[in-house]
This record gives sequence, C-alpha cells and structure tokens, in this order.
Amino acid sequence: MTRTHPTIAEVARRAGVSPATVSRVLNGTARVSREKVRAVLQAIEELGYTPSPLAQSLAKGRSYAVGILLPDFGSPFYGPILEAITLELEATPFRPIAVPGHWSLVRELEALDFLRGHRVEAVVLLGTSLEESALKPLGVPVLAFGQALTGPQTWSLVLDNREAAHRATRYLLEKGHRHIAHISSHRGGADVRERLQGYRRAMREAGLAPRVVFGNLQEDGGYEATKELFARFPDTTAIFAANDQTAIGARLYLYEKGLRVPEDVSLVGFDDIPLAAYQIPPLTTVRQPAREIGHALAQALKALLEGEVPTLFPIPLQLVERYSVREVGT
Amino acid sequence: MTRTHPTIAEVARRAGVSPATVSRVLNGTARVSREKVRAVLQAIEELGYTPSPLAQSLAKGRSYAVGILLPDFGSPFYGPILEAITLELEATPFRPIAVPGHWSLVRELEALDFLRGHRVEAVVLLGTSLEESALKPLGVPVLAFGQALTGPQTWSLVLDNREAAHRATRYLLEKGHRHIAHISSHRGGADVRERLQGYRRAMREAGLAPRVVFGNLQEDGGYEATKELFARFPDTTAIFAANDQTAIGARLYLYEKGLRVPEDVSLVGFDDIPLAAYQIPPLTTVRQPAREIGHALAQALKALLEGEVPTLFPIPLQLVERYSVREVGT
DNA sequence: CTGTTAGCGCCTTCAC
DNA sequence: GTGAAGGCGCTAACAG
Repeated sequence: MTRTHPTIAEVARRAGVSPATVSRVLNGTARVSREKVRAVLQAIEELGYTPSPLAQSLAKGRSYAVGILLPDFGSPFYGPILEAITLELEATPFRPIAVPGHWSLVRELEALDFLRGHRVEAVVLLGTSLEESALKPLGVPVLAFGQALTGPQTWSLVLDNREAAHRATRYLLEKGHRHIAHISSHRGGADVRERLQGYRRAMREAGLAPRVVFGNLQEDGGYEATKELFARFPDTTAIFAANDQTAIGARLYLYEKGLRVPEDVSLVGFDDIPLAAYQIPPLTTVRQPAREIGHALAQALKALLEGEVPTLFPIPLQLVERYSVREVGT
Repeated sequence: MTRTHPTIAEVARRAGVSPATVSRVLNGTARVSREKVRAVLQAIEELGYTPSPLAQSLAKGRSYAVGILLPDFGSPFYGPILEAITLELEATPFRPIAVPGHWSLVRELEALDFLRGHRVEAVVLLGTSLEESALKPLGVPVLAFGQALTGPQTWSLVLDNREAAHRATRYLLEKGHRHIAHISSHRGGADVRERLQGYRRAMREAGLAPRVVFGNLQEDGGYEATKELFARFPDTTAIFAANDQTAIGARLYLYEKGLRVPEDVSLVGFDDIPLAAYQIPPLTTVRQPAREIGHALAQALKALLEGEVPTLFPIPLQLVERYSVREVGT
C-alpha cells in the first residue's frame, strides 16, 4: 500500500464534484450530467486513480472473492482445472483466492479458516477430503469436486469414478488379462476410493482375486508401489493405476526392470493429464476433462454467486485408448 | 460476506470492554489486565469471532498481500515454484495473490493492473516478458525470475541460462554429435532467448551450422517443431529443447517416426520438471530447482516486505545426466 | 441530478 | 490500563 494512491476524495476535489458523484460515475449507480462525467473521468485519468477493492468490499458488504481449495499448485491434474476456472472467472467481478491444502487434512482446515476470514462468498473444493461438518462454520455455499458432499448450501460435481474404474478394469479383462493389479492410495479424496471399488467389483465379477497396492498418487509412489507389486505378484500382466502420475511412476519401474509396455505389462491410468498423451507409449487412461470440469464448476459458481441454484450436470468419464495396453492370449 | 460474522463491537459488548481493548488483545498493541484479556478471549471464543482482514488492511493502511504473476496455473514448471513460494509465505502474515498471465503480454499487463488495484505490497514475476516501464506505475518492489529486470525497487533472480545452454550443447558435442538442433520459442521470457544464444555460441565455436526451429514451449509445439526439424534436417542426431515440455513433445514425434531415443536421436531438455525423471528414457536436462528457486524468491520477498534490501544469490544450473543421450562415433 | 451524512470493521491517537 | 474519537477509502441512503 503506497501513500501514492489517490483516493476518491482527491478525484472529487479535482473534478469539482462530491465523492458521491465520483462513486456514481464509477459504478453507474445513478445518472450524472455529461459535464461532470467528463470532469470526473478526466480527473481519474490525470491522477491515475484506481478504486481500492478493499474499501469497496468493506463499504458494499461483500468481498467479491471466492475461495478455491486445491491440493497443490504443482499438481498436473488440479493445476489445469484451477487455470480453467480462473480463466472463466475473469469475465466476472469475482476474484479467486486459490489456496493449497498440501494434501493434509489440517492444512485444508486451516485453508478453510483462512478463506472464511477473508469473507469469501463461495468456496470451491478440489480433491479435498473434508468432512461435511467442517463446512458448517463457513457459512457460504460450497462446490465440491472429487468428493461428493451433501448438506445445505453444498453442491458436488460428481463423476462416476466407480463406474469408470469398473469399465477400465473390464477393458483390461476383455483384452484377455487375468492378473490385473490396481495401485490405489490412502491419500486423496473419495474418488480414489471409488476407483478401487470399481476395480474390485470388476475383478470379483470375473471371479478373479484383486491385487491392490498403495501409493501416494505421485510418481514416486507409483514407482514404489509397483516394486512392491512385482515382489508380491510377479505374474502381473496389467496395471490399472488410480491416477496418471501413479501410472507414470509405475512405467519407470517397469522400464528399469526391462518389462516392456505394453508387450509385457499393460498399463492404464486415470485423469488424462496433459502429459499422458506424451508418454512412451502414449498412455491409455480414463479422461477427466480439466477444461470441461473447470467450465462446469465456473458456471455453477456464477449461478451460486447470483443467488441461483446451480445445475451441475455430470460429465461422462471416457476411456481414452492409446498404446499402453495390448491384447493377450487367454 | 455473511451478516453472520460477529464484529469487534459485539465482542467488546459481550466482554464488557471497549472495542479498543479488544483490538489491543488481538494485536498485543498494549498491555491489558489479565481479567479483561480473559473476558475478551472468551467472548471471541463464544462468538466464533475472526477479525476481518479487509477492515484490518483498510485501517492499517497495508494489505499484507503480495502479487505473484505466473504464466499459467497448469504449468509443470511454474506451478511447483508457486507452490514453494506459497508454502514459505504461510509462516508470514503475507498472503499471496496468484494471477496467471496466460502467456500473453496484454494479460500480464492486466494482471499487473489488477494487483496494483489490490494494493499488493510487492510483486513477484515468474516467466513474464514485461517491459521495465510497465513496472513503474506499480509503485511497489518487484522481484523477477525468468527475465532480468533492472530499475528502482526491482530485483531479479537471474540464472545463467546462456551458460547452461552453452554447456548442454557442448555436452552433446562432446558426446560426438555434430548435427545438433535446438527447439526454441518466440513465446516465453528472456531466458528462452538466452538458451538459444548459448546454443548458438557453442555451435559457432565448434564450427557447426545451427539448426533452429520454434515451438510454443508446450508439448504440442515440441511435437510440431520436431516434425519441421526432420523435414528440413533429416540427419539430425541430437536435439536440445528450450524446455522439458518441448523435449517431451519432440520425444513423441520421434517415437511415432520409429526413431529411438537415445540410439537414433539424443535429447536434452531444460527445467527438470517433476516428470522429466519419469520419461522413457529418463530425460537428460538442465535442472532449474523449483524448490530452491521458490525458497530464494520467498526469502527475498520477506526481506523486501520488511524494508530490507534482498540478497538474491544466483542458483547454479546443473545438467542432470540421465538416459536420453548417447555417445556417437565421430 | 447531486451534495451531505452515515456507516462498513478495525486500528490508532489522545486523554484520563 | 482503558475508553472515546476520528479516520482508512468507499458506498448508500437521505434530502434537496
């Protein structure tokens, strides 16, 4: 805050009008005579005046801020979603305050406190694992993605992870695989658990024993989990990973062990992060379209902020067939 | 902004003291008797009171906000740097306002206006391509990374991109490569241009003709640029890409054309994004350590905000040898 | 149409 | 130690 910021009073004085009039031309709150408008505009120009959002918020009684809670700014999945939301919000008077929860529940709660303190008018939750009760004190509408939250003033964009994971596993089954493993995680939101359930169901239906190991949803976790996987189940021919980063970590382990993809081991990811299509071989994965998700969320957000009830029609999850899966003889 | 937020006046009334006293216990501005402290604390607790940063900022005359301008929330390189800075700022009273410039100069200027409007107390520029003159109206200290800016109240964390690119190219030269291409970009900041210069110099010194094509610093641009590259120079045996994303795009093109890495074509990237180590084969690249960069920036920022002069000691750029380069016979 | 008067929620003198 | 005022920059009635 520099002392060099002119205030509305200075503009008023220079234009020979009252502060209220300046405010009026600024906000179009009421008609002002052409002459005064000109004078005000000119004064604003000359002074390089910009209204202080701080003061405006205080006076108007609203912050025009919306909180966006995501796990990590560096996430190749959530980063692009945040980008998409931000882009759409630019055309509105609302300004996003993005805060990372660093994959930790306490951090997420702190972040929520922070947002509450800043009087955000709505909150978007991306991939959190919050309890519904934690949202109570917020007192503002909440939009969740990655976990289905219910409750008053709470809406969720829920994609059918269970079904998609089931389909992905069946896909592997149909390609003739029998020894299919899943790399899940204890970290992450409900979506990750649902993928595990979808996998489990498909395996059960096929009369096969599930083989599940756990990572951290990051590349290193995928690598380690795969190491463990092959130590326990050396005959695994296909891996379905809970997300692309995990799949990419798995890929490296396979590479180092001389196991070819897809010749020796088939690999399926989840998310379709930008880099998935650029893996070697290009990764077959379940696509969660960041752009569309961001769009849907932003639309709902706008509705919410205008006091309307948002419509969150679900986005279909599609398996994108690339080249990391091969058909095997039964 | 909900009407349900208790104010300092309500706390005061409930505690049987004056608002000033509540403020004092809140900020430790002056000694308050033990009893009143207790009463105030209790009232705060019972009411679930949280001070409004808005009002505090207005009253104190400072925003405690710092602006962070980056190209894109989805960037695998800048995202992690933002994450690192944010993490370090959490222990301070300052709150980052991150805004994406979307790789466009006008957007960057708009973002600057936005930050100025919000009275940020300092600005961090990540990978922008702003003119020094654009910073003038900001009126707050600026910290730049990715382009060396000079001027009053302006500091830059400058890494020697030219030298690093020179070394990367020499590395390829020493491995026996002669037909070395560089994929640069017209997009991006000065650092990208400096890499081009470093490459050019190394080639010149070796008496070789440079072969340069341009992408957009994203994967798709790397792919296209490589296509163009091989159309024009089919005998290329090594590619030095201006960043990892470009290298990864190049990698896909090579894969599709049946050119093996590193057997047929060697590849070197720049940045060492998290996924670089997980490419197949793991990508040899010039490491720009996100964590350290974030740390250095955050430290300088703190110094700046306390009115000190920041010390921005340069961070060395190291070539990380992995497996995407092979030695060829001369 | 436009100026005056009150705040928004909080902090900071200034007296007591 | 503590309360009463005044003000941060702006908007929103309220009178003309």
